[in-house]
Amino acid sequence: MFAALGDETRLRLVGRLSTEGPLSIARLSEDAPVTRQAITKHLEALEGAGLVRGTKHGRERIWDLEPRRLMAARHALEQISHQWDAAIGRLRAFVETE
Amino acid sequence: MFAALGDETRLRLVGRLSTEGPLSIARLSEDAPVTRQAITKHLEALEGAGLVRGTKHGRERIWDLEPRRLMAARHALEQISHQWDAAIGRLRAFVETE
DNA sequence: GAGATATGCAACTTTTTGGTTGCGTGTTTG
DNA sequence: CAAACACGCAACCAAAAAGTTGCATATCTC
Repeated sequence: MFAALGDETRLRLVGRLSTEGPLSIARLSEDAPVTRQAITKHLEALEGAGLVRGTKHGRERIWDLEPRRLMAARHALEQISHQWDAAIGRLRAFVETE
Repeated sequence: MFAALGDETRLRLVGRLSTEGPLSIARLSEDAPVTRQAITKHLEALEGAGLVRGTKHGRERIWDLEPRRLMAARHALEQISHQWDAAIGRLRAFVETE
């Protein structure tokens, strides 16, 4: 999942989908600095990570976020946050003893 | 940051540092499937993302998590979670109307 | 039905990335 | 002091990733 979101183009795509809702490839490609094909590939990468889903609708393919996986991802992020909290606590204690 | 954590080796490194505390390159390389040099590169990549910091201590270089950035990262993750929450709400509503 | 749209498929090029190897240097330690 | 240890630097390699181009196909729309 981190790898999927690690590319700036892909992160932007997820961002747009989360704020603007379902969008077609053409729409998502419009103001992108890369080709439509590149966008398609990125969307498929995101789909591979389960973060996004595309459904054919007439002649266009509409992409949207995948709620289930997104929830799971959220959960994972929270877990990591907790793990980090512990580490941050340790670091703070360490700094104070210096 | 996502890119930094997007590599499995790097994610493992962060995981070890968060649970085992400060470690030298040699330690971190011991049970890794790759060379010490590869580990060094990954640590420097993580350092570039600000997630980790290495300080020389005698003949060895000890690496540890960077609390400030880690907090910032936590914050960013929470922001994204919130953004996703809104999207998930929208998606749920959409499903219900079908 | 013809032209415009929206997309898919496939081959190919170019960067980037992850990884290695060889060697040199500063520190410990016996 | 000599050997062992921990590491840095630099060149190099291979595979994966990002991106493009050209063309084909399915759908709309007038």
